[in-house]
Amino acid sequence: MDLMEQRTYYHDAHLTLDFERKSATLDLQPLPLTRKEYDLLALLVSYAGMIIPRSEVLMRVWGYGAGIRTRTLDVHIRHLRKKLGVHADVYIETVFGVGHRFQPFGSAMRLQSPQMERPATLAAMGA
Amino acid sequence: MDLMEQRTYYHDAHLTLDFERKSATLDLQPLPLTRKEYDLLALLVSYAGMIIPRSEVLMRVWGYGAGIRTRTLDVHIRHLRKKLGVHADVYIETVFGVGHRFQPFGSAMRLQSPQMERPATLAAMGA
DNA sequence: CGACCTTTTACAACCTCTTTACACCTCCGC
DNA sequence: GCGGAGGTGTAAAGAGGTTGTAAAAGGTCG
Repeated sequence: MDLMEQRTYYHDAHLTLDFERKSATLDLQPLPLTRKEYDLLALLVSYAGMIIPRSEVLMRVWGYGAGIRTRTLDVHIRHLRKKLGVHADVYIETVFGVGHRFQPFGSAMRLQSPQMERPATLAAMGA
Repeated sequence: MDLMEQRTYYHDAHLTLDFERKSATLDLQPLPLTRKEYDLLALLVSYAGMIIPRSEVLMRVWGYGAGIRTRTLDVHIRHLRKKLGVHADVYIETVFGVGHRFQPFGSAMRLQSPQMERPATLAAMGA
């Protein structure tokens, strides 16, 4: 990802991402992620708290332009959720017809890459 | 993604609308709204205190021109009232044969106005 | 080849929006 | 006041699209 060329990491109550090593830990245990899984999670985390449209993810992780119809994103989301275990529901939220949002667990700390804070409320979704 | 720096809100004793994020909260709790529900509520709120004709709503939320007969507006009003809970009667008023009016709860505060500009005067009632 | 990763496929489940149907209400002329 | 015409409240059903999920197919690399 172009945002994070430097030594930077994401850290919250359960999850840690090391953007330089492209590695992650969950509850202090190494979290084995494949290349695409890491890219996807890193992108979501880099937008933490914000909704990132499906098209944006397809563009930046897969290089797909508009109009491409694929389910591979959903499959990878599924795999990520599986690996995130019990916290999956907190972390990865689906916004129907829009995209996804990574929600930090508790107080998240990010080094480098400013961006926002405030947990946004859902924009267009029903319960 | 369009990253807008300044936010525009509506805020009163119970309800908050974030026009940037297209999200709402009711009594400090996130209020999940579908896209159409949000669009409808946002339009009503942007006319707060004024009666907005049915035809105006159909035009600006659904893109329907005059002469189109549909009940979907009523159904969405119903859904909004349901989600507004006990305050529904205060907030959304029906003016028979004309349209609806959003009535702020207590002292309302608006920072900036939402993207849709409203006319200075009330529109004459539609057909 | 073998193990792993990625993508597609197929179907189920779900969400949102709209229409339909009927009850009730409001207005207006008589 | 009465009664009809049309507007609104409401629940339920239908249509269409989106996402969840497992399994199969295809690809990469030792």
